[in-house]
Amino acid sequence: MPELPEVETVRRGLAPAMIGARFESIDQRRPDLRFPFPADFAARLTGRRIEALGRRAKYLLADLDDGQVLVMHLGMSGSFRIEAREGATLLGTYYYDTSKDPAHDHVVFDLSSGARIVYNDPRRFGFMQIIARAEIAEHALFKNVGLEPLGNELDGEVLARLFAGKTAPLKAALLDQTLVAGLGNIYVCEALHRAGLSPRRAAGTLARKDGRATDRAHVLARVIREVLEEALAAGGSTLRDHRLTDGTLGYFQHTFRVYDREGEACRRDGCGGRVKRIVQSGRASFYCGACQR
DNA sequence: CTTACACCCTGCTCGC
DNA sequence: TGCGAGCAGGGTGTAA
Repeated sequence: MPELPEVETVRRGLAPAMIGARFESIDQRRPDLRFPFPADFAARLTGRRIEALGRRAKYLLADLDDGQVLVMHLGMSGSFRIEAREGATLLGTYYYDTSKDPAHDHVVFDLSSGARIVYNDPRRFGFMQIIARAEIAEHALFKNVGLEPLGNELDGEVLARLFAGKTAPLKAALLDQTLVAGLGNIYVCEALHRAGLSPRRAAGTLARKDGRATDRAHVLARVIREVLEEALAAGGSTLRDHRLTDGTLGYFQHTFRVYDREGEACRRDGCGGRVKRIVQSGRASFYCGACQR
């Protein structure tokens, strides 16, 4: 499910209910998701105050008042919903999504804010860890994570430097979280279409022989930011059962130009091509063979 | 070092 | 209507 815009949307949805609140009780309903929960997971969180809720790549990071960080990843099908605890009143409107199968409610956080935050994940590709703040940067989960595409670092020159010499296709290079972090299958397809670049083009062709960026690299860097920012403004993309924490739906999926549009008309003005679907490193790539080179 | 692929798990859609 | 095949937004480990 969630790529950077969806995870960031979830972060913004959870923040008002979590920041400043304490974990009063945790109901951990299984020993593992993708990985086992840390030992004494519930006990280590109970009583802790959440000081901040951040995001790095596709990870959510809740800073706790004892120097630890609760790290949460949604995998493919993870979602959070917010309910009011019994007898509690929450500011704002919260939504109970009855379409969620409670069999897949794996973790329930009851917070002093009056919020009950429920983690639901049918495929269980998500996971949670607790890591000391001081060890985050060197932790195996984070030490190889690449740059944030919405940060100040990403531009054509940086992209060209990252991709220089690579024979892997652009599609694979952009999905590689150790280079640029947070892109997934949807937004890679969409960014490549906007840039007019084929997902099959070798990543190294975005650098000139002297290592400087080509015009293509500048364009790609610009449209990566553009597509992520537009998706964020739309509350992310809602496919299948993904919802925002308040139960409403993101609507960016209505503006996909190529993703999941095999056989349909290219949406570039005056192009007239059709969207093709190919498989690259086991993942579907959607692109227009006419205007993406 | 690179790139490619299987795999983790459940649910949904499609074709027969 | 039932049933198997294939596919899904992610990431890791292994092999070549």
